[in-house]
Amino acid sequence: MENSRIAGMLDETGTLIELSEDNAFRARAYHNAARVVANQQEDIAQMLADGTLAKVPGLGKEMLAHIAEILATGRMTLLDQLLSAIEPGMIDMLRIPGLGPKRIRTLHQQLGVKSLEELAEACRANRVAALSGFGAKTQANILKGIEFLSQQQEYFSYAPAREIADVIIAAVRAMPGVVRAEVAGSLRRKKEVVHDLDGVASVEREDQRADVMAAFVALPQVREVIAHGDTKSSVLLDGGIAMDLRLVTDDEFASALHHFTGSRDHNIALRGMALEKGIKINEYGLWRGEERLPIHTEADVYATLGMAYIEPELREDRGEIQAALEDKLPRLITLEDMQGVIHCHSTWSDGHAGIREMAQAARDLGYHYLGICDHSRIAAYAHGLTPADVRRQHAEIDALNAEFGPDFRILKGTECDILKDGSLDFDDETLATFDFVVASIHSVFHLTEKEETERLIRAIQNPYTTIIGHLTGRLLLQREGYPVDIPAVIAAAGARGVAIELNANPARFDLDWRWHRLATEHGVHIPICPDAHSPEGLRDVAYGIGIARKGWLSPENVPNAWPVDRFLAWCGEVRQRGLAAR
DNA sequence: GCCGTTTTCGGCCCGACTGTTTTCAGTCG
Repeated sequence: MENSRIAGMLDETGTLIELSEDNAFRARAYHNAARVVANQQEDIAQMLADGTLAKVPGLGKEMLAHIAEILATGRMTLLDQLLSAIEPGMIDMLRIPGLGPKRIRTLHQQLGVKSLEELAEACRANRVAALSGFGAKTQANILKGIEFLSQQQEYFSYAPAREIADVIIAAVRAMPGVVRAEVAGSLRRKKEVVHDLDGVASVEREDQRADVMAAFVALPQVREVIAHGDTKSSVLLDGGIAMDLRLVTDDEFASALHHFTGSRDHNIALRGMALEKGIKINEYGLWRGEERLPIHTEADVYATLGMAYIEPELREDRGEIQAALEDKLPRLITLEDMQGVIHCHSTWSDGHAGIREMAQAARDLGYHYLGICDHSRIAAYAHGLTPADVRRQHAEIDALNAEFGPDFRILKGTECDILKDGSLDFDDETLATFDFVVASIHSVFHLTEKEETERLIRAIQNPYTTIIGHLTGRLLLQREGYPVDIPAVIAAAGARGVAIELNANPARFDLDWRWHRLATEHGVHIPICPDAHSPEGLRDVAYGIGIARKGWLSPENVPNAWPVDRFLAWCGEVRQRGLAAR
């Protein structure tokens, strides 16, 4: 993807500027431009050509020149110059907690250290503590930080992070003097992976803060205390994830929760907008001059600024502020909207439960239909079904449906492999027996982006394809997906009427939420699918809802948020459209 | 480097904590 490549180069330039000079604002301009480019849904080359790029805030004359150069030559002169001037080891040093650009520059200039190894050596030789502005403690912390880096995981997946955070917040809520306590930060915004945990709590009176903070840093899950103050403490928890807790009085709670929920970019944009209205925002409240405006909930924050309430999931500075000002935010989907759970496996292929057990579990969770989608023949590792197996499975489903009665329906689906050439793993005769077909790639990940994209588009053209499964095949924090030109696939899916699933497994969250709005603009529906292999797996839908909300999805965008009759009618329409185009 | 109802200069979100210093710089979120 050209946009993300350009964004990456601008971002790297910003980091190198931090390390090479003292103008933090210039560095920030590059980081900001990188984010702006990454957020563009259209092709940057096209936007540059038709002049729309020049109108995007954050991209000035210099940035446009850099982008034009990258598009023309694939390189960026300024970045190349910086790369040849800066030691790559200095970039590694930025990851050491407590070390920033200024100190890294000092270390490099005064001691000539060029790598983490040389820096550790300098610390052991006591040469760092001798520098002005450094001391024994800083030197020890740098050594500890280097040690920490070798074991520390940079990001954590959403589900386990959520579990730990909920336990800690419940413990804080139970402490004497605490009025309210909530998870904040990227976890509250339902980011697919999180770097650390944030919590905000309130007490009735300021003099209660010290005791609460002392209790927080003494929690049994705390492995190490990094900072300990009355209003802010940072700890490292068992499992290696860091957590910050902010403590305020209860009249400051809503503002603090809003502030520490972020995102940083959302807050900056919101503050800028507020200043135009003569209102100052900080983590303790909203102010008009000396007057403190009454804020009790987060809703009051947005109402005071004259805009619609923005849900935490949307606070990424991706157009939500403008939409809230115009009252054009979508009605975000909730778990309660979900009518059916589709793309589920059974013991017919690689699931751990039979169809009956899966259906009972789905019904117990309040769903009205279950879409069984076992693997197709070529997926031997997963005991893929042959056409003869499919006929027997359908007979079982018919019998179970007779048993379950009219209030719950098991649908006949398949997760059919997309073969290397883009054809599907079942013949048309077999495909025609399913209510709907999820087509997914499970093998041959090494093709070029062009080849994988053509492969997916050919699968989309198959008249029996209803939904494309886990579009990129990525496994978060484990493996990159195969290369795909996502806008091209979205355009093809939109033209054909085929849906692209949001795989709700926390390891996948694929289609990535950053593409949801482009997809819905092309008329592409996005069913939320747990890809469940057991009754417990059905609960992943809740995680998928968080991601879908980040993607601005409403129930109208999500076919399995519709009643079963409408869902099946839609499946039929998708197939008819494909057959008519053949 | 970007931006402009304070418009081509001068600001850019801003407050907490640590460690070093003795009033503050650097880092972080």
